[in-house]
Amino acid sequence: MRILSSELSAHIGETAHIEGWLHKKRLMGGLTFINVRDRRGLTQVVIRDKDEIEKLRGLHIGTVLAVDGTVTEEPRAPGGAELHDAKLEVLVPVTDEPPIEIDKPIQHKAENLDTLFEYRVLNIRNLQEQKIFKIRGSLTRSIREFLDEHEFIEIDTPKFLAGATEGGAEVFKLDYFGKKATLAQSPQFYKQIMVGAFERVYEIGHSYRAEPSATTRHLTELTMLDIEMGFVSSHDEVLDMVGDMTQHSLKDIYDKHADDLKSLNAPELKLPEDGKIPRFTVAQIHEMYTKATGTDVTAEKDLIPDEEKWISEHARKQLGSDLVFATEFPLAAAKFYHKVDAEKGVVLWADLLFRGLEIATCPLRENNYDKMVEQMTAAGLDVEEPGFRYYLQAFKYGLPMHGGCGFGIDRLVEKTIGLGNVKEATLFPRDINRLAP
RNA sequence: GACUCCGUAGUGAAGUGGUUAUCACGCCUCCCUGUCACGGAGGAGAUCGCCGGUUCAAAUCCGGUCGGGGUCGCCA
Repeated sequence: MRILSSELSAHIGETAHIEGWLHKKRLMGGLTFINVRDRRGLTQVVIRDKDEIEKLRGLHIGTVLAVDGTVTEEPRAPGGAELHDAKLEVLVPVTDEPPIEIDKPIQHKAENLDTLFEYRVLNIRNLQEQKIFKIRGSLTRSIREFLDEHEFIEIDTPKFLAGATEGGAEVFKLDYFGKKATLAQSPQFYKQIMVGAFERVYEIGHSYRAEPSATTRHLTELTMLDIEMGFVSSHDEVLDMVGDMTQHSLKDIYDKHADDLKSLNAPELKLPEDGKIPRFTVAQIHEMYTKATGTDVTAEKDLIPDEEKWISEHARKQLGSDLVFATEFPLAAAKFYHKVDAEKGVVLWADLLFRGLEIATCPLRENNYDKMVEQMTAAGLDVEEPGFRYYLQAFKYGLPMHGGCGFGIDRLVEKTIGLGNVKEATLFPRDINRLAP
């Protein structure tokens, strides 16, 4: 029976069988310490028998081992217990020296990220590196729990699409058995369609964008949380839900992973005491930023990156919140599917900013069929295209007022931990010049 | 796409015109009975990204090229 590293202290005095990877050797002459890594962590094994130590000669870190020994209570051992009188069996020998050291924390300096990903297969065996992805897994689990509690149905939608869909980001084009196809930039149309069935839906999946963006916040293959909610009475109702969900999952992760976040030097979490995430209109932010910095941005339709950082800094310092909404984008930024507030002359669309970075866009949708056809035609789109025809069926046969968000999971993880680049929060990032591993 | 910075052993770095290119970690050999970034002695390992130019002399200066970083732009 295999015992895991974390279970060792519960088996003091018993003989135990462990299996894992050789993680570290320390030869002290008459005795040798080795660390064996398994999915829970490390086990320290003490070897005094020269013949047993000799079994590891010429074998490198990563060698897969089985060890039988006596579990011994030992205050000097990490975890208070270790394995004595060890008999080693090499299950998979590693004879080549690994190109990187995996038992030490991996550097995440910007100029060395290329090496980090070049040797990702090995550095993901580093315990510190693994924390990032355990936190990532917990974050999405926490988000799913929240959404399930609020009666959202998890859906999966296709990533192969017929022809071009609506404009915007560049799409990846590919040959699909002789037909032209594209990769989905977002599940937006499908989640709106699904509002007509389930009212409330969400998807955590990949989206693909062929933008030639070389920044710390862009990937060509990204993980999006897409949420869509029907029968909403106002844009505020959408923002409340997204705000509650984000705060819930952040609190949850800061609670469950306190030690990991601390060892990764994550910033202290600041959320508003009354649970209300501060909201500013884009026009207000333009005005505040222009006043504070002397750089006139009032003519910009979107927020410039430095403005996002500035308003986040303002929200954290003045209002005690790492999260802030930028609402009411100017009409010039509107797309055909957006709900417009004609009186105010703005789009009912908000961005959620987290520690200086846009992590979600949360629009209210136009849900009237005739108006959609009108706005699409005005945008020069062919409503008979397969990409649009089926989409419009949902409107023709009844869609309530709805809204939701597109939420960047990679960015959320990056900013939660306080990493400098969205790729660091991604196991195998895809960007403009990386397709492997 | 624009601007800008950087390419030196397996990894991370030092070296801004002049002997045999320096250091740390890792690796190899030996020593070491409580290590946990173990310690000690010795050793191997680099055509200084590539091509061309300037110079008596180039890792170092110049041009090109390839690779990478950052900022901006683009971005459902």
